[in-house]
Amino acid sequence: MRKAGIKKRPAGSSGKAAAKRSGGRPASAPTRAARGRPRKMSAEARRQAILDAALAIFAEKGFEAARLEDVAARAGIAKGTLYLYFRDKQALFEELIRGAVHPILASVRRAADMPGMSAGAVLDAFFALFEKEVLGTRRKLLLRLILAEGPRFPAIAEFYHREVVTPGLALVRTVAERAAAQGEFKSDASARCPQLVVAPLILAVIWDSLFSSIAPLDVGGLLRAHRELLTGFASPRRPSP
Amino acid sequence: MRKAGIKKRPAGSSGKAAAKRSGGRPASAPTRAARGRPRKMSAEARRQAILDAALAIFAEKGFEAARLEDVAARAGIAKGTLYLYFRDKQALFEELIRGAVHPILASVRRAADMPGMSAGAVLDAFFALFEKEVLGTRRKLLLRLILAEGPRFPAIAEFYHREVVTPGLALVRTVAERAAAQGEFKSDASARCPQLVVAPLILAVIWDSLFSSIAPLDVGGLLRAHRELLTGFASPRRPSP
Amino acid sequence: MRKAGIKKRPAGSSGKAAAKRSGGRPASAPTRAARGRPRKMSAEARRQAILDAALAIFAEKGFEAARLEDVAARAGIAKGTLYLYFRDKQALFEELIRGAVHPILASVRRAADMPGMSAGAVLDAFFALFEKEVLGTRRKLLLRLILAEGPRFPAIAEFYHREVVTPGLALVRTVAERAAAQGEFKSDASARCPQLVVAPLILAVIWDSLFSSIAPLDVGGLLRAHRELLTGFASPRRPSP
Amino acid sequence: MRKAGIKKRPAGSSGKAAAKRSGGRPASAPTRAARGRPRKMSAEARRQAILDAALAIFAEKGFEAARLEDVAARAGIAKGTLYLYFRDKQALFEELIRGAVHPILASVRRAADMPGMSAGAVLDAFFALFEKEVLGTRRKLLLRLILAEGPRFPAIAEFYHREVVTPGLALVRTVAERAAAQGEFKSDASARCPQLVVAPLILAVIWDSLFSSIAPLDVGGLLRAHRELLTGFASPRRPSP
DNA sequence: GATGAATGAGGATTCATTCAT
DNA sequence: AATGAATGAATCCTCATTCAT
Repeated sequence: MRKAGIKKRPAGSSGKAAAKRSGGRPASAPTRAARGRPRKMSAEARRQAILDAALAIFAEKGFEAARLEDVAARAGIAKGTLYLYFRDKQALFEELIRGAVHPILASVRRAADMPGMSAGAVLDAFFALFEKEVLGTRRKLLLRLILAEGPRFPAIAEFYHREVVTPGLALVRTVAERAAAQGEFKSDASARCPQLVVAPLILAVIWDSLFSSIAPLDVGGLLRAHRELLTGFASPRRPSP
Repeated sequence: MRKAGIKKRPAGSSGKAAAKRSGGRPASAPTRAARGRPRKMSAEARRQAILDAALAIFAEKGFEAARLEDVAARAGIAKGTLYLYFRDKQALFEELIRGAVHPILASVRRAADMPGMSAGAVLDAFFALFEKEVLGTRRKLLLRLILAEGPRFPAIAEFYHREVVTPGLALVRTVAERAAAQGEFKSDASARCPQLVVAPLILAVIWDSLFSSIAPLDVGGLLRAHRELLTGFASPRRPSP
Repeated sequence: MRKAGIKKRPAGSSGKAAAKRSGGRPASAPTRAARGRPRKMSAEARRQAILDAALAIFAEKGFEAARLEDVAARAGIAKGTLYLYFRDKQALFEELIRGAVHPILASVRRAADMPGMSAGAVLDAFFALFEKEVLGTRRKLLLRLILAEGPRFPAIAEFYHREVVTPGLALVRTVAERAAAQGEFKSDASARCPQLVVAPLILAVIWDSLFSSIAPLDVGGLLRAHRELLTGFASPRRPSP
Repeated sequence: MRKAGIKKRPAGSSGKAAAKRSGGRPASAPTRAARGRPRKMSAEARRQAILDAALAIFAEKGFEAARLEDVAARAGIAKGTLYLYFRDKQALFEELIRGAVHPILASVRRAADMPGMSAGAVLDAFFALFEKEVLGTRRKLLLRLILAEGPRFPAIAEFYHREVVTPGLALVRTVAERAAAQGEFKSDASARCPQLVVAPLILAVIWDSLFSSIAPLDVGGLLRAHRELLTGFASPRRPSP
């Protein structure tokens, strides 16, 4: 709406305080994660607080719609302070992604080091890790952010491909090739196309972001069934917890 | 010129007679608007031109960053004309999605009507359709848009779930159940989790949007391998074209 | 509001028809005064229909906020047709005022011709006329429009002053002077300041426009009391009708 | 510059360190905003400067035609700064009215406290106050604004009626009743209709706004004559200054 | 004459970014 | 270092006006 017209206003409003933002404050409200702390905080801790807040806001709104004021409010700092830590909005976004990718990367590398495990055991570990450390945490938001905003951030996409996708798929391929060679996997399909191994994981993240409130996904069932297809055998039922 | 403002008028003026003389304007002011109606085009065609342009712009920029002026320019119309066809940016976006979903839906329904086909043949047809009609066209942009913007458009997500996801998965499940019962599929995993069948398709769309310029995906190989996992048998090699 | 954001929308909306204007249509709805007429209408009648519609819309919204589309809709014609009758918005407004002033002017002149009446009788006639022909009709809207928009239309103000105010006050002064000279009015105050005679009429119009829904004004009582002050005697109670 | 967009960045960047180098920008882009904070001014003073500017612009153009950019320019601030003090155009307008009404209200109340004065003296004081404090200042613009825009701001009209009109008329009535009872006023007309007492004041404001450049009103003479009618006696001539 | 789709200047509002304190 | 008031470019949307039919 442009023309201010003569819109009805709920009630008492205006005044400098009230003028700030009334209907809005969609995400900025002092939901701050950091407060109560008398005031001090190491630069590194503050930087992390900003990144935490940024993840929440960017994930909720997307890059464009995210307001740095909301990020600052959520991080418990002033708007200007953001610029002491990040050059601008884009830098904040990119560092958010880059920084958060390292743990994922570490997981991938860690998985690569499990030597004597059977491929099935690796799959189990991998899926469990993903379920617990990605789907079960805010990291799934990060993944979603990459999927959603990546196309407009070629640098991010390139980085993610190089740092996560390529080594991750290589690792999967190694495991799958060995399993196929040893007959543990009936087919070498997943060795030829390691993307197949992760596709349901991606789907789970997307489903969660789109439909979780409409029809939650049974991730456990999904991954169990997926494992079954990958190996070509029915997977042993896990004892229900 | 919009605002009539309170422009000074030379002198006695107005009245039907006065309305005629249009030479009265100083000829210098860039007052006139609306030059020649451009090329002829039915309202429906124009509407479609707008939707086409909107798909391109929204897909490239995302909802927030898309500028309606760009959409208008790409559609070859003036900014204001957009508003003769769509109430506002959000309506344009939602209709873009809704409208584009119908053909997809029709495809799904058509697939459901193939009666005596084996499950493998249905898979082949389905994958081929997806590869040709989605990945091979701008429709993949649509799908990406839904994945990327859906979380901030609950109505869109709900609509898509109801109109596409639910019936689509039901259809897949029906086929997979029959195939599993008849032994055509070794496992009933895909009957239990029909999402597994489509997960690689989703992945293909995402890969395309993120990494196509870095490392194009061999979609044919992916789907062939996927088919192999789903059935539990190696798929017959298609003669390489 | 600028950013289209992701505002909630009441419900089913969009589509070309719906796109037209939803929340709005404040005054444009086919409330048309003129319709059903098979189609034909003399140019003069059509011109008058436009002026009637314009009065309603301008009075309701003021000059700036009035939309010519609403005027056209109310007059039962197309937007472009307006421009066959009036050069532009301002011309329509000015002619509306000018045209509507003539009847008032005629009333004033007619009043001036009542020769042998006592001043009190002239007052009675004048007030009754004002109550019936101005306050009781849409003409009060016109007067309000002049009061409200006049400052930004010097030509209108000048015209109104010259055509209505000056002769009207001169007439009042003539009557008041005679009445004062003959002792019918105790004071010559109203002869010295004929504005005093009309002030309550103006107030009545303003009160009506501002407070009619909060606290309606007893115009009859007001004018009776006013007459009393002007003459210096209690006015005879009119038999209540 | 607002929209962070997806600007290309030279190369590896971001990080606290990177945030420092501000020379990185091509120096050509007119990117920087916010030059020197202009002259110092307390928030309250600035708020008042905005209100002052708003009064001038709104009074000159009316609500709709007033451009906030003009208000900002006149207040010596940037467009966006307005929104730090007032939620939107309507809020600015309403606060302008509300805020300005308080002094008027105070005047009314002060007048109510003059105890032993004769009604005539109260009238004199009231009229003098009005002439000096309303007609002689920008407050007359305020009053005009209420008269002109009130109909489209029911909340304003209601507020004004409740806060000013009702108590003001009650006060006038009290004085008039006492004066009528004690024979100081010949008639109780003004006690019955206290609006009569203020009608010429309203007229004076309107006359000023419409005709002041054509035919200035002799307000002193008007009020003297008005006083004469109200009391029923000739008022003593003030020594002409 | 009448129409109404199309136009595009105009203005309210937002928010990334700066900088005096 | 931290702050947050101030800035103004950017973009949505409106509507007076035109003109091909």
